[in-house]
Amino acid sequence: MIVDIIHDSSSPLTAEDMVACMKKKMPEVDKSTVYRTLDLLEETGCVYRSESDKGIVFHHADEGHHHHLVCNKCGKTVDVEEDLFLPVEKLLVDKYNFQVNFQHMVIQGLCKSCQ
Amino acid sequence: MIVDIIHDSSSPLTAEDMVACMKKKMPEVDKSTVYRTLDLLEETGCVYRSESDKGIVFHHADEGHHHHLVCNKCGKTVDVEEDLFLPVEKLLVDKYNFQVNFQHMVIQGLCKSCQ
DNA sequence: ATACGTGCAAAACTTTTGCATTAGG
DNA sequence: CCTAATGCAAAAGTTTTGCACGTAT
Repeated sequence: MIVDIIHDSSSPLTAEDMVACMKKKMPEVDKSTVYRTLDLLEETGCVYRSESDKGIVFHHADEGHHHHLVCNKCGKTVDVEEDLFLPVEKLLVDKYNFQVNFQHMVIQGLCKSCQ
Repeated sequence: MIVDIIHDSSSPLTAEDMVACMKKKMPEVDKSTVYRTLDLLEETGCVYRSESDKGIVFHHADEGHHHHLVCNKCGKTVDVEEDLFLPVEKLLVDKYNFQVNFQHMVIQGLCKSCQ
């Protein structure tokens, strides 16, 4: 059900958001269960945790879509191909000898209709 | 003095880190003062707040250095030119009609000697 | 006198943990 | 039975707020 919530949401949700969603759908579910389930889902690779303006947010772990554009106005999200940052990663290695892996980035910005 | 701490630190610090540093240098300073000062410094543009693995961290706002590479092993940081993400920003506009501004990114990775 | 910055304490908010209960194998 | 998941309550950790006091203008 948590996975459903993540899938249904148009934007990445924080743990607190999840708890609130859960309360609506199943009032008897406790927040500790939500937190524990999120940990579990993350361990098993079903969801990803990453940082955004809202704090720590969770995403589904569908194949082939590994970054998320989030519109700061309407909240709409778009999935983006994983290799978006490859050029940047290469530059950082070449110029700074610095090894980076951009994964599941939450990228805040403005979508076409909100600009 | 908070600005000094930020400058002196080899890696971005969380608010709690600051409080701890402060306690060492001036034990009588209260955490609320640290939090309030950080808010103030951010409003006046002296420091920046951004997200990293550690949570919310603060940086100095020197001109010309706008992203930070942080080594996950040794904690060393390197400042990176602001336009690092320009190609990515352009791609996101062209391909997704999505307007993004990467600012003061904290980029986690491994430095040369820790790889 | 007044306005401001501070320390202190308490509150608020988020996340984690311990424990007793329950449901399923 | 026995294991594992749950609800509940309390604890822990982080950040914010109210208030009274002192200092400098």
